Amino acid sequence: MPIDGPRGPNSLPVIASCFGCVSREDGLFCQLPDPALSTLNSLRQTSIFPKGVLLFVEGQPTRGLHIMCSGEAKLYVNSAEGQSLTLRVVEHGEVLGLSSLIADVPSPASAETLCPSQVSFIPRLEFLQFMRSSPDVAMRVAKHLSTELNKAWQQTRMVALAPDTHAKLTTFLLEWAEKHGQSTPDGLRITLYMTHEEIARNIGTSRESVSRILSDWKHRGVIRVTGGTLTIIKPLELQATNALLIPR
Amino acid sequence: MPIDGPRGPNSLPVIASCFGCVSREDGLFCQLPDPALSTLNSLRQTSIFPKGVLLFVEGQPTRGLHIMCSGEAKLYVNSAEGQSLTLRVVEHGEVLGLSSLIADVPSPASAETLCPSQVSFIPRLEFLQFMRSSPDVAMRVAKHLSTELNKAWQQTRMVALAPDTHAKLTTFLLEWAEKHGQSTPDGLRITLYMTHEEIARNIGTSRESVSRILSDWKHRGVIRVTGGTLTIIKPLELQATNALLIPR
DNA sequence: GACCCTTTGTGATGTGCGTCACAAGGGCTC
DNA sequence: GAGCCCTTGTGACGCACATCACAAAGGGTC
Repeated sequence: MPIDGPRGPNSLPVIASCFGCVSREDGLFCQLPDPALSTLNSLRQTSIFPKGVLLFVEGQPTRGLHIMCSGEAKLYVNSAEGQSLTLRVVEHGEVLGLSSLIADVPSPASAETLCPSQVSFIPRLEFLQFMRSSPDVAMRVAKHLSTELNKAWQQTRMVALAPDTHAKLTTFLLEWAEKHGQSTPDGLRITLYMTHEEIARNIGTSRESVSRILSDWKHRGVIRVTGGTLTIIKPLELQATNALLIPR
Repeated sequence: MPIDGPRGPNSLPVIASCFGCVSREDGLFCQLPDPALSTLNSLRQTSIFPKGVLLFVEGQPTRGLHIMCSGEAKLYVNSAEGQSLTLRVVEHGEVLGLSSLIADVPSPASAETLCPSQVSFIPRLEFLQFMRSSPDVAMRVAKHLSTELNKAWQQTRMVALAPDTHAKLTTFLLEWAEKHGQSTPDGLRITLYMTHEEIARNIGTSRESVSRILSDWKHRGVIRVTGGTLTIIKPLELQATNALLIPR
């Protein structure tokens, strides 16, 4: 009973401009005024990468900004012992490397495509100039960085304050459900193209613990797993645990 | 043998403009052009708070921006179980609440003065307007948020990837030394106005573990503690452990 | 269907550290 | 100095979880 499957399409994604995406209101460059948008388009170079490509590596100088036009990538850090922690999954319409570009520091994390992805790149100086040219863009960047910072703190809180692995996994699932889930008569259904291993890396625990907790939940009828779909049959039961962790 | 003492001066700090502080090159508003600086000065209301005052509380709407003119404050989150984690200590010249102000979300954390402090406050809308008025300010804000985000990721990495509490404490001490330490013939001397309890909250562990590890290091001659001063006699020994955690 | 590789399930084991408990050391006020 | 409170030092205990180890189940390819 795998809870995951192949991640997204294995064929290359359709090439499309990613700046027209009004659907993602949190996208950094969505709904920018037209002149700015065309400047942006003239600056970027777009490529298509297969799954598993390293966009940049921890500790290397930041060369520029990456924009995920389609597909997704994970941002992660490694410890010297080979353990790795996924900071976040960056989805289409979002950007990578913004903060280290602006702060002018080496990249604090690595990024790797999780499926075939179309990625635009804008060199550092060009982007800084573009940003300086319009207060609108700068505002937008500031806003984006702010939400990123809030997410980062949320994650720190989650990793550090969770009383145990149960709580971490619960938080993770509910957060994922908030982004990708849909309510059905059976419960909250989410599509989790992720192995237990990957989940474990997201919450800073071991693969075995994730497996054990999930199968425990399955046996207790809290969740059901079919193919790549995980259904939370008793969301309230999970939320009760979670309320302990994140008061809202 | 306490490693802490009263934190800073217990008398109220000297009132001074905190925007002239060229010494803190990372200060958000340092070295702003004069017109912007005077606008800023006209917007802010400055107050003096004793130790232990809550500047704002987790989950509450963000009313505006706080600027630490003097003194310091800690930014922290609580779990429902009463545990708390210090996200960071905000020092004079730095600001509080910037990211939630810009993202327009409730404050993700609480802030509390750690000693008598002079704090300026700028209401939300006024600050946003000020920010929009000058690309220079917006750039500066973006830069500030970027370094904050990098710090947040560093902390997540530290909390999640450290193999054990030893490594966390080591990282904590070395980071602190980088900010506040000075080399002496005896070793790296740092002034730590912090109880073991507070240190524990910074690294997400228990007070007893901090006590145990520190006294172990004392017995092994790695550190020496006198009054509020902690001297790292063998910094290399600690750094060796630390290299495992943060490759640089 | 046979083979292989990846992912999942689960037992056994060891241990780091959180928790409880209490003693001892400052530093404060009166 | 007496009394108090806050902080530190340390022992004992138990448990959650990492680690190791291996079996079972998919899913892919030929």
